[in-house]
Amino acid sequence: MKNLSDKEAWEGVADCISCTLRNSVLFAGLEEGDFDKIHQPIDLYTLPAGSTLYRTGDKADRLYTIRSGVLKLIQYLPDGTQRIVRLIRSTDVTGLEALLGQPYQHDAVVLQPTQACSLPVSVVQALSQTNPKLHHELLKRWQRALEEADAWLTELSTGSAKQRVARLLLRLVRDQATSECELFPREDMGAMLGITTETTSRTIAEFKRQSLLVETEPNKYLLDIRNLEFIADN
Amino acid sequence: MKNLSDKEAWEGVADCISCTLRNSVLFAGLEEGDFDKIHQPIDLYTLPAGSTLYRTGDKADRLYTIRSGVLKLIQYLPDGTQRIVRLIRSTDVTGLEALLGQPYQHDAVVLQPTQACSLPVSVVQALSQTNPKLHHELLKRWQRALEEADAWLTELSTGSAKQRVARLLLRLVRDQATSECELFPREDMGAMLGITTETTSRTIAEFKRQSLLVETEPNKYLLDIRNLEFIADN
DNA sequence: CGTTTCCTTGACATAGTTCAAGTATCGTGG
DNA sequence: CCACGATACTTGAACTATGTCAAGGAAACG
Repeated sequence: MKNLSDKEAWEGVADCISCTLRNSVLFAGLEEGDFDKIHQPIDLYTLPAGSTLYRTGDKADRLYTIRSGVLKLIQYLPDGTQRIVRLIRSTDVTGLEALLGQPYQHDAVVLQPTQACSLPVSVVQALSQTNPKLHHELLKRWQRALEEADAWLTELSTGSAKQRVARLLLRLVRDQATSECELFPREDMGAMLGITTETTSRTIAEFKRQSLLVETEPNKYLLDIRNLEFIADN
Repeated sequence: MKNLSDKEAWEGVADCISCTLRNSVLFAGLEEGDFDKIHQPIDLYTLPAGSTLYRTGDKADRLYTIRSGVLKLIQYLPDGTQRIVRLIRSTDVTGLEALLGQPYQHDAVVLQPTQACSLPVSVVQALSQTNPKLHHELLKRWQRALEEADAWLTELSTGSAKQRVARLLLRLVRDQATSECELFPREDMGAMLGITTETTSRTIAEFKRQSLLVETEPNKYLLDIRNLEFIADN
């Protein structure tokens, strides 16, 4: 009974050895021989926007590496409002808490169509005990998640709405070849920035008017990085 | 050339084996024999409020476990405003990034007089390779920091000023025998909550008037947990 | 083509910021 | 031990950014 709500999304068993992302992914440090030690299949899933990879409190028996797409990690407040605490994108790993036997700490929901590999905890544990590189890679992922969390506090939850939106936009195109990006639903952007849907909408509308955002295709925008940076730091 | 700005705070070499906190601290899982493998001294420091344990960008060659006291981890925005992203308290570990060879990611500044043990990276690395319990403990610490970071986003950077202050106060007495606690400077509380010093002051003043906070000793307050919880969730 | 969902915009209310001044607190040195 | 200066806290008044509520329009979907 997997938690892939919308469709049966199973694509088959992943072939890690010939994975096109192998150099950037969690398993970067593995040797040919290591792959023989994988005794449980690593499944590959394709997930449509809106589907849920896992939920808060679920027993966590797998980690996931993201091949493509974007997920949001959501946490809920007692009153039901939700806050998005992180985005998970290509080459990221999520569900690390599984390694500690803890239940998942977030809802992981797909924002943009996603390909994800599902790694059984036992496999990762076994490999990381014999392979120091993988082990080191895991620590690095943990630290990366932590840096990301800190950055969301300082960059995305501090300052005026304009600053926050600008910083979020800049973040979306960082480490990207082009300054073009697809925007998320306003409600989600609001939940990332700690502002309302309306304020988000107004801010983005204003950015469009000022040509800081130029629509190239439906819902795809080219960013005026220079001027957005000016707003972000101001 | 250590970074302990205010005074020479060195207290001597820690005696881990007879440490009164040994069961709750990072080294909980170590066996007697393991301690023989520690070939560099573990120093014990006593730090007055206001002193700095380490700074952003410093070469990170030690982790620290906190025996008593409170530190703040600070991050700066481009415009110079600072945001406190976490508090470090008794039995917490900070500076984990040292294990990855990264420079420290924050300024760690003492809020309340602190006793800290300084663990050389090489010692922790050596021990964690041979001792799976310590290794597991490290992962748990990383995860704990991450959970803390997420909680700060959802609890302390979301909702009205009143809610945030109430949630911070409740957090300060959680896992404490009494509901009594010492408050931080208003400016710091503001930097934790993403609000101004004035708003913080006003909110706390109001809480006092409503007897949600009752001063027992100078700057020590007893909390009306029940009613603060009501405000926090509302 | 109709229905739903999402986005935008307006008008208004308000919580929070800003600036400024006054008061209390704390540590220091005379 | 008191007086002083520095620092932190409190409070007021005016301003403003953002939230709220409501409605209309656009886009997406079956």
